[in-house]
Amino acid sequence: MMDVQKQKKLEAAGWKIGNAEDFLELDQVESSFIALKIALSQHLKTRRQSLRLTQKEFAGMIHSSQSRVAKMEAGDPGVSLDLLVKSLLTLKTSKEDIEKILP
Amino acid sequence: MMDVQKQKKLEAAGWKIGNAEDFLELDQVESSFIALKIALSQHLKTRRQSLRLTQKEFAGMIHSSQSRVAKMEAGDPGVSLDLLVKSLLTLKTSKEDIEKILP
DNA sequence: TCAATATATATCAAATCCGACATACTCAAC
DNA sequence: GTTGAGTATGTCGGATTTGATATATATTGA
Repeated sequence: MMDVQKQKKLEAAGWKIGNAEDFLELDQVESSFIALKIALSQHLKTRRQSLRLTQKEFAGMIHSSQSRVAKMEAGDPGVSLDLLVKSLLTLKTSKEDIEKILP
Repeated sequence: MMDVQKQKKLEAAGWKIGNAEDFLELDQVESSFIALKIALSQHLKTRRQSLRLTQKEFAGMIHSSQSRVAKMEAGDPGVSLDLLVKSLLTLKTSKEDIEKILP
């Protein structure tokens, strides 16, 4: 395991083999992930408002509650990406829109 | 609530007001969501293989287990979008790649 | 100012997702 | 056909996320 060819593949993908602590990479993944969720939540709020829906009305559309919608839009860490994406799909956010959102 | 202006906004977004059962829309969201997860899981498998990583090795990189990686790649419904996206970020999947993946 | 409406925040039990483990299946290499 | 590495599948207790509820804090319009 971990032969030279594999090392080269991973290095090509941006990994430093053997000399970088992986928790640093984890932090990188974690912060990218948080940035993604924030971007999606901001777009969600903007889109809901442009449709002139209240949080309560939108909550009904996704069979959730007003408080959870508020948490979504606030970027609350206790909200899953699943719920955010399902919400955007419910508001028929287009693939093109999503591509513009990605940080 | 539900004034004419709001109806027009929702209709512009693809919603039929008052005559479509919302569970039909939910099914649409749900199936789109599943399609998205499947697409991501397939890409994850392809990318891991191209890096010549075993499921066990990759599991170590994301501090998870071989069985969970197998479930991710199999499109198991009990795997969250969060875990899938974090996995792709760990493998440094680019924004451009993600845009190509989106169904 | 003052209601009414909208949004934010806190809490909770139930549902879902997690890593871990055990074990079974697949398939090369020998 | 045996062995061993890689992958798939099932289960489980613990952790996280859920919708719901209550309540506090804006925000809006008369």
